[in-house]
Amino acid sequence: MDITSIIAPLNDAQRAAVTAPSQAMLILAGAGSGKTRVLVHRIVWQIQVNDVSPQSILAVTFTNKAANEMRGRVESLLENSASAMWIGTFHGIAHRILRRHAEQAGLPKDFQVLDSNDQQRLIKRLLSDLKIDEKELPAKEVLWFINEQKDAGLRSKDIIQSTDKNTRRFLRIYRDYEALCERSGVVDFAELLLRVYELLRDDENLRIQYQERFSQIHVDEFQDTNHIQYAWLTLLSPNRDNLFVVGDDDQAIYGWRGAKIENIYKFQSHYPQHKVIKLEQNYRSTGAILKAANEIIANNKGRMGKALWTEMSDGEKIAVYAAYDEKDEAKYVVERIQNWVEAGNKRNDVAILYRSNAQSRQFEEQLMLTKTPYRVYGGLRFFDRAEIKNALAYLRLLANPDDDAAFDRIVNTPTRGMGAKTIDALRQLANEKQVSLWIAAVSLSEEQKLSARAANSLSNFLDLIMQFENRTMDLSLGEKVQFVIEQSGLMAFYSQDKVEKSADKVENLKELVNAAAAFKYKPDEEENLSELAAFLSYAVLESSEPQADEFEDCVQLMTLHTAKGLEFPLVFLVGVEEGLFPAQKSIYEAGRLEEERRLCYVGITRAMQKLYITHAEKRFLYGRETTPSKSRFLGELPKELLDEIRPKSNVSRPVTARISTFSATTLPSEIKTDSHYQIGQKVNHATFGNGVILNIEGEGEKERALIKFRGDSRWLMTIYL
DNA sequence: TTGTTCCAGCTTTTT
DNA sequence: GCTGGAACAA
Repeated sequence: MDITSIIAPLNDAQRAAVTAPSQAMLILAGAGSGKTRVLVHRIVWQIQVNDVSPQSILAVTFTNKAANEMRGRVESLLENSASAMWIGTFHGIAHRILRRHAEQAGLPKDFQVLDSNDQQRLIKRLLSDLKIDEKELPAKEVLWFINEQKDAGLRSKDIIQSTDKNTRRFLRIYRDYEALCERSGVVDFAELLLRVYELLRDDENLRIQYQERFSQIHVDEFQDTNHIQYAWLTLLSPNRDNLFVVGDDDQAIYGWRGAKIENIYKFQSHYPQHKVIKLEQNYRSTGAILKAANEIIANNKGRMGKALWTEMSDGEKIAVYAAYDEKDEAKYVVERIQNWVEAGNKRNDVAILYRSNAQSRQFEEQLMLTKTPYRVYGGLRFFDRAEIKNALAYLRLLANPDDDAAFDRIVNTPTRGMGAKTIDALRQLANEKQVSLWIAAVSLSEEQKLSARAANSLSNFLDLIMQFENRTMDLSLGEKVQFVIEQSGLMAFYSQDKVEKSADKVENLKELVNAAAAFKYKPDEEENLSELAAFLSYAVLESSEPQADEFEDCVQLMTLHTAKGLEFPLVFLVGVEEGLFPAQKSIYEAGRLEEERRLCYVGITRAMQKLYITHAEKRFLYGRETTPSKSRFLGELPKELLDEIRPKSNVSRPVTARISTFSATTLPSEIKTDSHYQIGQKVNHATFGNGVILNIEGEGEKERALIKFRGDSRWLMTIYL
């Protein structure tokens, strides 16, 4: 057995992890320390050296992208197919298990998966049925509540009745929601996990079957697991000490989504025989970048403790640019990118990272202006587009007419003369009889209680859906999709000129037909699912970001969250200001502030060669002008690592000192200095008290001054002074 | 029933 | 400043 290819590319710590005997293993892997490599090599080690059968391998990740990458890398190291291994996301694996045992899990054979969008629609429907005003109780909040309960493993019946009116209302909706999903034959994302947990908990035979099957369990991004995922893992590996988990407490940035870093500590007490290995050597970044990252994260309390180091030299300092406003910030960044490209580097190697999606606009404008190709991540994904979701809803109804979420979505899309009134009548009947909308529709159209026009529309709709089944029976999946898109009237609807971006939408629908035609269903020996149902699940669960422009060399724009797991030679961390990053809503709670700091750590550690951090002194936010101060995170970076460019006003310096940093040459040209106010002048404001003028712009009635008051500085019209 | 206009609200996101 | 949802008119 030649094991050199598995072992040779590893450092000591990595090798210790990969070759450790089967036991509970916790690998604390710092950013850029080769975490995926360790997982991949561990799996191959188990197979090639310890003769573990590929069927016994389970590897769970959070995203499809990570799962696909892992599978690909295992296959290339193994030089063999990894199809016998279960490598997938938590949700994907749960889905697979439920498909195999749908009946035991109390689900219909062809159950479908609801995405969060559909989930919210159902909740909206419940709220309106219960005559609850959305202004009082937004659907989003209910959605949150329900998911939170499910993530904690709680059904509505498990929650203790409360006297609090609000809690009771939440509970009531939760209960109705469970019933609605039940009769629609659908499960939401959180339900996938909870169902599998309950299935394995309650069915001993099944539990033992899976415990025996998966002799080696690997978990990626362990710090992001939530309560139910952890519980699920412990069911699969009660005490056999075969869990190999990899994570980094410093990169836990999904607390707001229910992830529990505490699972790392829990793991240690739950598996007393566990072994911890820290991967601290970083292969990604220069010394300066790494030192900055270490300094920042050291401000957090209760860390597991890890210090990244590198053999690389310090490299360039971190450039900090104090922009005049958000436009200046974008200009500065794009200029640096142009220089980078002119020096013969690739745009693909550049990332602009921001805290919130709204910040991308300024950069996009500037990039467009300079004709620099770019790509924004995190937009609407293909299967989330309205036209695609509508087409899929018709297909879902074809697969299962009781799917209320699908029914609700397209019963009047394209409009076919059934307005709110008819649909209300349907809902009412469905609620009374506790049946699906479809069944209610059938009986309503038989009863002939509707107006002639509504009755006619309704029966046409019912005929349409029923026809689908007969007329598509012998068609291939691609043909089926094509047929449904045409016959439903969707294609005609989106082809109209008055529809905005009609050409794109038609194109997308055609693309859906292509996707269906190309879809290959490889049934698992124990699943028997119709091809259509399999395609629909795929669309919800596994559709990853379309990589259409993969081949074009373009600048990458994304949020810090999206950037996790990626690396770029040149990184711009932009909008590093109080209120933006850390986000306003996270400032007042220590836990959330620490999560923001971890996010900052993630951002810094994305950079390989050169990192730019920018902040603006003036920024339009929500259509309003603000004068944010620079982020506290900047202050946490050691000065000697920074190269501060155009440091204009600096909050930490005394006011007199900062005024002296202004000179005629650094003042933006639009600033008029010949007003009767002067920079440095002391003023008194009725509301804000005493202050000092830091900056003046505009003239006459439009003259405004940036004034530093006790606390913060703000722009005010001088005529009001 | 359908199309338009107006107004509040606004981190992060995968499955 | 943009978006989605609700209130309006046709």
